Amino acid sequence: MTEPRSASSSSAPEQQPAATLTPRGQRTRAKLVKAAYTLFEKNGYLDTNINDISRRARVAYGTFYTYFSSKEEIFAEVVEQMTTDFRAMANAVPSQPSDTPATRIARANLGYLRAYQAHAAMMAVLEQVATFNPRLAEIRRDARRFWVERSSRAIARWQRDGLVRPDVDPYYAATALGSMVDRSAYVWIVLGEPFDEDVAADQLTRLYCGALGIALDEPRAT
Amino acid sequence: MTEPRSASSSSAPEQQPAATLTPRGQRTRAKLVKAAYTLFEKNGYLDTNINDISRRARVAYGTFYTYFSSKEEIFAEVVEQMTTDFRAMANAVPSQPSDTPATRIARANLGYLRAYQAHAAMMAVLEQVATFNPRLAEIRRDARRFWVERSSRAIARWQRDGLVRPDVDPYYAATALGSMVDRSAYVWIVLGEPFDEDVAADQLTRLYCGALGIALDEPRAT
Amino acid sequence: MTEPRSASSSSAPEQQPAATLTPRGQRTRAKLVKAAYTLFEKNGYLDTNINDISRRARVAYGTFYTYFSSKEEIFAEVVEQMTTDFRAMANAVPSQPSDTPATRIARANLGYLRAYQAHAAMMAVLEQVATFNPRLAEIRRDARRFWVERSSRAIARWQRDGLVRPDVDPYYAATALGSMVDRSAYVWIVLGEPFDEDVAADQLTRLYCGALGIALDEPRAT
Amino acid sequence: MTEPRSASSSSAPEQQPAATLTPRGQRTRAKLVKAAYTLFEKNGYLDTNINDISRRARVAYGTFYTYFSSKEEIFAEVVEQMTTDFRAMANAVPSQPSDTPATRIARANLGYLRAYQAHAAMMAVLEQVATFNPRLAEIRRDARRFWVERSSRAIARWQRDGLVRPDVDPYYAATALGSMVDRSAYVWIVLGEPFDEDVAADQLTRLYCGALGIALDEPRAT
DNA sequence: TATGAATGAGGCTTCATTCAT
DNA sequence: CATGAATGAAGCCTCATTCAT
Repeated sequence: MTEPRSASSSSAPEQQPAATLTPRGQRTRAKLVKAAYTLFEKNGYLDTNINDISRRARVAYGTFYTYFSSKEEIFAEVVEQMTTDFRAMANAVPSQPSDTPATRIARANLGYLRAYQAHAAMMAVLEQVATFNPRLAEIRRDARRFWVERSSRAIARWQRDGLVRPDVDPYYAATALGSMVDRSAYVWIVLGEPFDEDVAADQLTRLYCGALGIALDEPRAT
Repeated sequence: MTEPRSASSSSAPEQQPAATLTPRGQRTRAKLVKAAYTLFEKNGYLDTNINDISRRARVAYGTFYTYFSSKEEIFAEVVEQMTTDFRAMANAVPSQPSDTPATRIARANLGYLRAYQAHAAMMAVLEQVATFNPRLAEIRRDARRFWVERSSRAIARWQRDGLVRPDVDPYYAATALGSMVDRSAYVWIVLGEPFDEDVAADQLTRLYCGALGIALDEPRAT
Repeated sequence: MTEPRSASSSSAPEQQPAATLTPRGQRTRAKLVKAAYTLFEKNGYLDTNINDISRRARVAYGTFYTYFSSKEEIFAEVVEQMTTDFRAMANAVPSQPSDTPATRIARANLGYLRAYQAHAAMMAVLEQVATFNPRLAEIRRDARRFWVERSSRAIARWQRDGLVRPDVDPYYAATALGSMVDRSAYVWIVLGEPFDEDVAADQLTRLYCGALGIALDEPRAT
Repeated sequence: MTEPRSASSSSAPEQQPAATLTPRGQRTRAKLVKAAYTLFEKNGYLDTNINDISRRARVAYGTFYTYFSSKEEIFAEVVEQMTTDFRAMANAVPSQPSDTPATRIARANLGYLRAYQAHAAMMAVLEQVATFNPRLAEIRRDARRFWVERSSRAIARWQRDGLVRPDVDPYYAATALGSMVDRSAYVWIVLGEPFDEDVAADQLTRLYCGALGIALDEPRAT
């Protein structure tokens, strides 16, 4: 029976916390996530439907709902994976204590650009979804804050050390420069404006350092 | 996504080009655009439907299609109005030949921020639509290019005049710094991150100038 | 597009108040109501779906939603018609000032039984729906109260006139005797327990009168 | 209505007749029945699903089908328990050979009202289910007949003894008066119309006796 | 026995667009 | 020009029941 949805009680299909799943269940769940990832990347959020996802995962329609209660939910999971991946990739090269700010900035920018290229399709979709889904907008907001706060702290530290000019405010600078790097990546990679990765990374770094009054690294002289 | 039957219908009555309309027709058309503007701002593109628009414009459902062939079309028109408005507002204060680059940049940034605040809701909607509608993505792309090209030319000019350091590339710089300003505005105004307009404009200008190696204006001394 | 249902605004399809409809609209609406009536009677509420209704009315699926916002809504309308009809039929024979209480009771009981027979199928469906739909339960409750209040007033009046024994409480008596008649009708007509209309009406009247201490009419002696 | 694949499946494992079960099996079965009872009471038949039941019984989903072949089946069991309980409670006070009819009727009515109050929720659900499930409608019908036949016999006996007026037909009277008591209880208790148990029982008894022409018991005078 | 994953038919509702007056 | 009725594809989610371990 479909009708009366009034009472409802605790009917939620008990979305499996992924831990209590049998191996078979884990496999199915993973298949769904993978299928969803691919489809979201290819068609975006709106043009991907549960039907597509289950079919690509080769499970029955209803099986989807054994693991996720909605498209939003599986999307959140997919994005979480992507975000984790993204960060790992962006931070792939660890910094040394001896690194100058310019070196760190250069590395961070290049890392961000590369991570963006590897996750471009999904980043575009996240951007899409964030415009009409509050919950998923939060995910993006939190990701943004993560970067802003990190930069903000670094800038403040460098400023105390006299490496950044005193007239910039760390919070505003971190927001603005983070926006610069992030949005440039979007423009180049997602929107497809022409660019060369190395040049772009180099230019971003020059602008970033110039903006903060940070000295560029001497080109490793002869 | 639904909105299916669009792709080139059989016999579109070739919507009125707005010029060949009787005065009465023009009024009706204008009512529709106004209603659409309000609703798109309030509810976004996806949650605004033709029904709402005609109702708010107090015309019959079918009348909508006398003037526009699709939701996309009226949205394009609304965005065009908004864009025109936006530019006028952003460029409200004309520059003097004697203005320094820093003055021009400061004025441009403040103008942009103010225009953004005045058009925040629609900018957010445009951002939303551009993520899934190629045609409307073009509109946004063109708008972006408009600003980038203008900045690009200015930077190149300043660079030739020795006012901008030689190691930045005008195109990359214009893209990146344009992204910085535009995205910061989005983050602060649309996403609602805390900011103060004057501080933000000032900081953006310092970063912008610093990035290009442009000297800030001396605070009008004595 | 289907997705984002968040904002919603005033999207309701503006359920036509039936007055503002064009003749064509009125015809379509009426066809839907008629189809719904037939199907509800035949299959009950749960087993009737919008698809069936539109098909039987020979209109497109979506047309249903031009006139009604849900199955519940059209059911409410159908029930309202039925209720009006039911009352008219039950009260078909008007009472004369000279009628004795027993005459009135007899007439009311017979009227009720006959109306019940004519509307049996729908009464059964209303009974069904009232068990799980609060809004429609209200309709039934109000109908019940209508009868109870009417009887209650009559009993009180007769009691003041010394025609009803003093130890019964009009409200309890009206509720209980109303339940007796209504439920007996249900048992006989809907559940199909064997009965003869005239005998049943006669017996109900004897019990009703006896319960209240009302003298039966003398069989019109020779 | 959904619940489709029911109609005689291919190889039902012929559910355990409850007697041939191991003690462990009996415990599991009992847990399921108890859980089902609670949930049916709280949410009604339609809004209770197998998932809820198994979860509340703390057994696996599939385990449900080890003991019951369908939701209908477990409901039937639950109702049976309820009915047994109901009768026991309604007949709690045994009658003495010396009791007058009025005493018996009064006791029966009070017993019925009390039993109804104790089982109100489930009675309401049974009422619901009986409207769309023929098999469960039978259960209710049988229960009704049980009371009707008993009353019918009593009335006939009293009539033979000259204690009930001759013009009432025992079958019609039993049906009608049974309906009166049963439906009044439903109206007061399930639908929540205002009533006082003692007054209600007293009034029902007066009406019942009056209807049959049975003398009320003298208030135990001096 | 017990478990819990898998199935898939069903039903509701939305809404851009077309069409007859 | 205006009107508003008609269309029907699309998509989401539920849940009783079956099946493989």
